[in-house]
Amino acid sequence: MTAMARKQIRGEALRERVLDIALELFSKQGYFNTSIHDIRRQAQVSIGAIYHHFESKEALARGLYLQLLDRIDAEIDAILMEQERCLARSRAVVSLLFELTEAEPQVMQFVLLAKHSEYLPDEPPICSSSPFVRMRQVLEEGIVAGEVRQMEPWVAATAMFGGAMRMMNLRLDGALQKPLPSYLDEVVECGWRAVLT
Amino acid sequence: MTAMARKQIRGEALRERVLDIALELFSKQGYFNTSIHDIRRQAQVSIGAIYHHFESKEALARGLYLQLLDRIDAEIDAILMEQERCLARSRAVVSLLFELTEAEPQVMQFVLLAKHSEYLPDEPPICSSSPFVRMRQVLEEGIVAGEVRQMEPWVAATAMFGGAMRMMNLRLDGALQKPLPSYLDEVVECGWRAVLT
DNA sequence: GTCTATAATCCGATAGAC
DNA sequence: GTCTATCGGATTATAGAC
Repeated sequence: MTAMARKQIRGEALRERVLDIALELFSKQGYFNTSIHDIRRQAQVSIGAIYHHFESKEALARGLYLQLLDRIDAEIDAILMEQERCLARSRAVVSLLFELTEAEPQVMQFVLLAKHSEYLPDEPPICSSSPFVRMRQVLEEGIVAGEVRQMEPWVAATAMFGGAMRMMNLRLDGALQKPLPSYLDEVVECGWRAVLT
Repeated sequence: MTAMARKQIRGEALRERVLDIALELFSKQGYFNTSIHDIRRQAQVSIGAIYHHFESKEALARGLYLQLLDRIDAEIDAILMEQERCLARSRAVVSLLFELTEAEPQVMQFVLLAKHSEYLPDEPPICSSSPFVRMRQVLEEGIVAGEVRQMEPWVAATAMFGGAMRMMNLRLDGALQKPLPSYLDEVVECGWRAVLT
């Protein structure tokens, strides 16, 4: 019990602590400006412990990236189960992204805005990841259902969600003073007008 | 004349050659994956020559960034002189961005899509740079003129240009098969519907 | 499983000749 | 102005004790 008494962290808890700190530093400083020693110092663990749980710095970043992407994907999945119509789905997705950006800016910074291809060379581009594919499908199904006018699906998807993503970008860069959800109605209305029949 | 006979490059020509190669490598591999030695090798110049023209690797990247930003700004300036109305201006800007992305993908990759804050920590975020400010002003003036409906200017600008910028992103990531200009009409129509009175 | 110490490598920048 | 050679430092990853 002395180990626990000294508040040392071990096993799975240590692994998750390292992931937490890595997310914080990667999103704040970027992958290349963050050394393994930075993570070691902030997480108060040893280099050896980190390399016991992760094969390499790149594998650590990849694990973090895929885990967070999965989480977002699960939340989008839940929305698609709940909502049937294109407008309601789109609104719920934008709302989710806006809320997440406010609640966990680091997650959005790291997952959606970072240039993963520079440090995860073998990962497919994020636009082909499941959350983005689902978002495009929302629009494609809207076209089939006649809720969205006949148009190139890529254009429909970027028209619906592109403005929202730029707003997230501006918020994370400090350009927007007010929290994103306060813009939700206007942003969704713009996106919907853009694709409406 | 022996130096020229050996096709050695000197002076201003060398400086520009270094900038060219730096753009190519930075945009293809990223800033941190590109070493000064990579640039030296590809440009066939010496380390000493590079450090004679540029104070540091960071200063080299900053010079490149500001130069390309200025160039885009000048082109947007020309559009604003030519066109008076909001729709025509917006269309011309999107057209310019699309053409530029096809003609010089590296420029757009490096200027618009890279995370400059990671290696140019003292530069202001790109959303506060002149081209982006002008693009927002186009929409603000459209609101004043009654061409665009009354709305939050940030939302209007992201609604008009956000979809186009996502399309550029998709094209640079290899997701879109057809060149961007073939989507111009649809993209501009979407943006305009989004903000139309 | 976790630790410390260190190996092996690479990078940005400088020195000094020409 | 341009070159070559090299320094000092930081980084990732490993070795081996506990």
